[in-house]
Amino acid sequence: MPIKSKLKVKNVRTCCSVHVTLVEQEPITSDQAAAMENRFKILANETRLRLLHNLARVEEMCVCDLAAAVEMTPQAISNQLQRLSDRGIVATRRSGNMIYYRLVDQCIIGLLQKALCLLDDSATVRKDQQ
Amino acid sequence: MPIKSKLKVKNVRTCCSVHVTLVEQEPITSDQAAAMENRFKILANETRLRLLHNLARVEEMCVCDLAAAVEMTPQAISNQLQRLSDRGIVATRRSGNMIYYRLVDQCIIGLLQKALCLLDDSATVRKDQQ
DNA sequence: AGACTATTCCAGCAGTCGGTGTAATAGTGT
DNA sequence: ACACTATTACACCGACTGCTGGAATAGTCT
Repeated sequence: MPIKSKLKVKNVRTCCSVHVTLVEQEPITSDQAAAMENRFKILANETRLRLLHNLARVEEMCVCDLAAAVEMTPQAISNQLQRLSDRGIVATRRSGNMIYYRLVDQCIIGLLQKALCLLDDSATVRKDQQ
Repeated sequence: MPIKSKLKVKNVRTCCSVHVTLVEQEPITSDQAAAMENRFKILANETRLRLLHNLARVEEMCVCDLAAAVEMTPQAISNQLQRLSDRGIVATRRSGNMIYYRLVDQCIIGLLQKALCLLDDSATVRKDQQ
């Protein structure tokens, strides 16, 4: 049985002005938690977030342009892109001796988008609470 | 040509029945990225995810019950709860010599919820792409 | 007060992360 | 072949993470 059916979400107003009510029957399993940890871990890095955000704005970018965009060395960028590639979040295309990266996992962007929204009005939300 | 026209509207396939539309004008700033990193970092841990998920299901739980729920030592759990508390994600209430934790940051749960959904149908989503 | 319980504090430590610098690889152009 | 560019692989290392075990703290009960 898919997880989705176990969950009931009441009142998801928008991404940002959040009033999420979670009604869950069973605690998350250790395996599920580990899978989520991996998902969040890949997003828990400033450099990778900036790379992903850059890639979300255009079709594709080569390593050197990405490196320039975030003002870091190509080695560091390549390293991070490699990890994103390993998890199937980005894909590559070679043209000459440049390698272009593009985003292929839109769900990750969904999470990123959501986090950005939450970031924006986290202050007001926090104020509303209790 | 403004970048905006390149991104247009990317309609991400409904994950968790939430339409995410990404229309961003500028690359994320370093500060924004760092703030998001912090947000994701706190979720990038199996133990914390399980604690949060447990707390999402009930009003409140004491440390020892949480420890029992995830089958770990009270010290380890207390340690993680402390971090969640430091970031205002959970709050405490003392009753006798037990301390009850409760969830106060619903935004975090929104993210958790979304990640759980994505986890569920990540296979199908990946298949659709590209 | 003394024994007991629940929780937290703290030092220690193995494991991981994320960068640097150097070298290797792959492609281009003369 | 040679020089050159873009990217990657690798060793290194400083910082952080997350657990453990022992001790300290705070409350209960007799």
